[in-house]
Amino acid sequence: MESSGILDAETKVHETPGAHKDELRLWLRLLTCTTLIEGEVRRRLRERFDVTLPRFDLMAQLDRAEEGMTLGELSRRMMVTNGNVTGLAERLVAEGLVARRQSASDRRSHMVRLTDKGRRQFRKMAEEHESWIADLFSGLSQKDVESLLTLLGKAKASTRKSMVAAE
Amino acid sequence: MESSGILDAETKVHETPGAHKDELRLWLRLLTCTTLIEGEVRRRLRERFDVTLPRFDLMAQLDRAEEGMTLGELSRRMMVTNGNVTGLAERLVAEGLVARRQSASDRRSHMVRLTDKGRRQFRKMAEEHESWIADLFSGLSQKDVESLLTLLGKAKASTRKSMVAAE
DNA sequence: CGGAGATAGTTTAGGCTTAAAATATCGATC
DNA sequence: GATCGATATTTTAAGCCTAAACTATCTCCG
Repeated sequence: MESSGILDAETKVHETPGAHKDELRLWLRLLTCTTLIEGEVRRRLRERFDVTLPRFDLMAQLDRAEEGMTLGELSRRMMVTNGNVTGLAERLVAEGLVARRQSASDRRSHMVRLTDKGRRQFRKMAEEHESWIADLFSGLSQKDVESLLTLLGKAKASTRKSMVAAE
Repeated sequence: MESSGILDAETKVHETPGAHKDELRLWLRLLTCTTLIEGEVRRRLRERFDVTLPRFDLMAQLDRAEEGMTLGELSRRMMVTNGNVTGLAERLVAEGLVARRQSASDRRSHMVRLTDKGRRQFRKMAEEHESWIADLFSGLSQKDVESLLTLLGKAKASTRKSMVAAE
């Protein structure tokens, strides 16, 4: 069954007239890598901890902020919409992993932070998570990793610049 | 970290926590890049063509296959579940962009392919799409693009290997 | 033939995600 | 102090996505 090789999104990029075929291939490859890893992480989080990736991500943001942060800041950091964070936070509060309180100074604003239970649970998950990622990248040399960090940093800057310019 | 003692398979897997920060940073940066680009592409597809990214992706797969392909092959290539493709294809058929017919030789199997309208529409979108991607990566040199293609290819292989090994 | 297991696709239940509209509050200005 | 635009969050409607259970069909092998 496996004789025909692996199929994925970037199989057979169409031969298009134009000078930008490599950029398109790069985008597809980037997407493939991310999708592969994300799927694997999602699967392991569910199996090992019965938690979803978005919930893990939200907790990861809060773990870095002792005092917690507002829902708006959370949504900016997670790069998702406000409405999305509203729902996610709601479920995590219901599970007792996140606490929420209205800001005293600005009654529109709501702070969320990890509960003790949430922090304990997150730390445990984060430790394994880190080793999964290391494992998934274990075929790369330290130099590869550093090069990728640099180049992706450049790609990120390029993307942001192009997005602002198109505004 | 790089001790002078003997390292075996166990040692490598169970290195001290915190030894893999670069890999973790790499994963987060990869995710950020993808999320940024994906969001931008999604936004432009909606604005310019009133189409969603998943529908565009499905049509992109079909555009490469003159004869169409089965729903199963589509789901493997798109790296999404079967059920997902069922729904997506359903909506595209309803829009008249995709045609679907039962395979003669295997009655479980269903082929989908682009209609003429679907192909025309996709080609128009794909042309602009390619220029968006080129634009988003315009801050990278040709050499950067090639390096990224190589390194991400390596990352992809590493990930797949690690995923199979953990099976 | 006839069953056992594999394969193709659908359905279901639940969660994630977005864009856009709505609500509430703030801060500044008149 | 009333009003107006900005900000923080929620709500809504629609679509995306997954895992798991299910149906239908195929293939193999006795």
